[in-house]
Amino acid sequence: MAKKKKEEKVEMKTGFVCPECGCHIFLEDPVRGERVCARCGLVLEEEMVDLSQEWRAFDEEQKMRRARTGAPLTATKHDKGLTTEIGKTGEIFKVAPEKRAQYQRLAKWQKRLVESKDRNLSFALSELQRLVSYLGLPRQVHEEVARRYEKAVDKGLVRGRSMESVIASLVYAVCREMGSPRTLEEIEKASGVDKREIGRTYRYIARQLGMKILPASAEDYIPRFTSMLGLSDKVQARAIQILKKAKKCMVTSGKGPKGVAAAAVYIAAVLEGEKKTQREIAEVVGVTEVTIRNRFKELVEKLGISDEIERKIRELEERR
DNA sequence: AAGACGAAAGTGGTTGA
DNA sequence: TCAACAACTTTCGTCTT
Repeated sequence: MAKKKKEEKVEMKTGFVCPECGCHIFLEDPVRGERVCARCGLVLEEEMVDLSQEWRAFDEEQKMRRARTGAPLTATKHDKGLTTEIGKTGEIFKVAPEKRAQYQRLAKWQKRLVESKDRNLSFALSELQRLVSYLGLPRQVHEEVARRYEKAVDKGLVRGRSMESVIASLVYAVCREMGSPRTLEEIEKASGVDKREIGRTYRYIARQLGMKILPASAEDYIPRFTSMLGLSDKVQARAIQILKKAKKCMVTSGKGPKGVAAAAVYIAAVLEGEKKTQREIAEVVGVTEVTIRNRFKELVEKLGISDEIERKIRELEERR
């Protein structure tokens, strides 16, 4: 019984001072909606609104089910997840008869305004949805692409270009900015848009939207390439370490980042005793073996690790 | 036979006049 | 608009294991 009392009346220290007795400790009674001085019983506030939930939940699932607030606003739905419509059937009879004509005009106009832009947008966003799930992209990327696509539409940049290519190039751009770039080939495969088209659109859109167009860095490709090849974290760390050194020696400038990344992975795999063939790496990275060889040679030369490499290769052959 | 190597010719894109 | 150019690809022959 005493326990129940305590649950009902919560002792609160507030900034208030009781005008009757000078005490500053109050009891809150959520059932009656009162705030009461703990010493003299003066009622300080009546008819307080209880802002807490009136329901209880015992686990996460219940909490989700009982919460009545909706999904957060999102740019990935063409109307940000909210749909407002004038003139749903039935509504019209709540309007005074003399205003009905005006009401219907309003409904018609809203429909036209919203639909012309949004029809385009909702098509584009479902294409984006497809790409995102195909490529397994994080939510952040999804949101950001959606935001920028809307910007592009507002600026009239989509006119004369297919929205698939615009979406694809925005995905390309945002992935790169977020530090986990996809190759043009991957996006080509996922979207069905020619990679040259994606590249061209990318450059155009980037310039028009004032996005900075810094070249993709080889390091950012490493984690994905190593995991696609089933290589360990050690190889990944080693490859990144190699690239950091390489950057200082200016070996990488002007070269395609994919080729440099591929060579670094190759070297790292050899040094960590998890050697892959050049062909295997070329396959997943999307460059030829020749390019890997060229970058490989340059890296080994400039970093002065040819001895180390040769020793390791001989070691690996002996083990067989 | 498989993998690494490299020479030679071809391709697509950038740059500068 | 055109030619020069660098990076990259394709193709192919050679060498090693």
